[in-house]
Amino acid sequence: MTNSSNGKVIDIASVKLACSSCSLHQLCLPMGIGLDDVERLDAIIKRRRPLARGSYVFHLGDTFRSLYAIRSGSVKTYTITEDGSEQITGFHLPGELIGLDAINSNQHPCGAKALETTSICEIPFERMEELAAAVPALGRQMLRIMSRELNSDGELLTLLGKKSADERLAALLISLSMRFQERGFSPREFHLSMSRNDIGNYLGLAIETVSRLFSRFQQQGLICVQSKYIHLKELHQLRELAGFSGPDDIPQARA
Amino acid sequence: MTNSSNGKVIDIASVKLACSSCSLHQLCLPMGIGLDDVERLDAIIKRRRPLARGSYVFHLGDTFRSLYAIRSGSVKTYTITEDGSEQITGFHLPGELIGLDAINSNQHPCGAKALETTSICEIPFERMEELAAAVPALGRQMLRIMSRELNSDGELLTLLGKKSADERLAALLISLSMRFQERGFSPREFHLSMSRNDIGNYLGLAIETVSRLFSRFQQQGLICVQSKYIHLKELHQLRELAGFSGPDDIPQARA
DNA sequence: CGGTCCCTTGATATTCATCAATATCAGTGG
DNA sequence: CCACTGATATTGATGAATATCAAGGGACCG
Repeated sequence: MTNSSNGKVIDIASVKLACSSCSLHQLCLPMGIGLDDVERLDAIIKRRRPLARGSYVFHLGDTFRSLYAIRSGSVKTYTITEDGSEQITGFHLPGELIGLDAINSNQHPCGAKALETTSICEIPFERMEELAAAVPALGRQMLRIMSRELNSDGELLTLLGKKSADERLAALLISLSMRFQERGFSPREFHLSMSRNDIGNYLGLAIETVSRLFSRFQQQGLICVQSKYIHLKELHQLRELAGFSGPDDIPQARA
Repeated sequence: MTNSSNGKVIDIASVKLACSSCSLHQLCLPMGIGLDDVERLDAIIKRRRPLARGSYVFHLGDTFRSLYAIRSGSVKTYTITEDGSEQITGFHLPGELIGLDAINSNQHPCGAKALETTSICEIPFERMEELAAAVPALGRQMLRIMSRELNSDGELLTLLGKKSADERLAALLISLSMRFQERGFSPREFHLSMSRNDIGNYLGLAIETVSRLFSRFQQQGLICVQSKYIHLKELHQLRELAGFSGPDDIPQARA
């Protein structure tokens, strides 16, 4: 609400925030919905202040009220196992919708934490359901998004069930790469917002193993890492290692 | 369509087959939907002859047309990795809906194969979507079912990412146990319709490891196995091993 | 400048996969 | 009814991949 004293500035800001002008609308909820309906969707969405790194979008066990779309930044979702340790279930980039797994139980079965400064759109679920009843395309898009999520879960299962440590890391890098590309960023060079610890946790590997793999990949000339920044020098080889034989392989990937 | 010459017999048969009288309707699509609406749902569902063990509900890559609900028997879903090996993504029992992951891409990203003689209901998706537009509760139930599926995927990820071999097998046994119980069968004694190979594949373990674990569990007095039949003698200990500390732990489990 | 956190690297231990041999079972045909 | 075949399961011996333990190095922050 800075600049709230000047109507014009607000307008510009709200245009920038509207779904219809959001660069992510092709990936997000508005996809495939008519313009007027996007406006109706827009009307129920609440924007939030940017979240600082380390703060929570929602906590594990919170009552379910809203879905959240990521506008910028990144988020990890995780559960806590009985023994108290964390299991990361996903890294989420702009345009992705989180909280879908809470619909069933009315309570978030996982928590969501910002990996860096992150801004999100909150979508109150009840109001969205009402709207979906009136706008069938919205309901359809919801189903499609959830279906896509099931797809990527399936891939992740294969990853954890069948693949070796280096294949897993390569798969994560390629998944991030493809997703950055979809969002208009370089697929070869990006910033790893998650810690090595998070990566290991997510991939089912010890942190030391992850570290060693980064070193080895670098030695082999596949990548170039400098703490959080990474450059994928041999995208093709990594892709092969990861088991993504070609771009036509699998429509969606998630990490 | 046997007995099609006699109206009365058909009536009895159709009553037995109708959603409204199906013992699974609490678990399946009709849950939470008014009686008249269940009838409308019923009207679009096609029943199929029982499938023989080893035959397919749908193949990997098939064009997506319908969802399938399992009436009796059991089904495994699987994907094929680039190197040609199979990865089982789930074992499915009566009342469960399969094919949801095909909504996004209009093509089945996994195959589904009957583990034993199995009968299913086919639900043409387009007609169901039309109906859902008229019956909001149906759309809501769809979302809930998909959300539940996301939940169980999350648990499975933890299983594969964090747990040791014996914890994994225990978790599978407990998951099956709980699901049999929900369906009115004994939670302590049941038939494993899947092969050891399938179990290992699903749990990310070698078949030999699975075999050894069955032996060890038996030696420890936790279970009693005779080829496909299993008796869980120490449900509580298994539960603990699996990491299901209590019945209030996690609302839904899947294997 | 010192402290803390995160990461890296090396040495050792453990778990589980792999290889190989044998056993069991279901079905088939003699 | 029994021997034969192929598929599936068990068990043992070995090895490889990765976790764990331990120590040191760098980067960021006050």
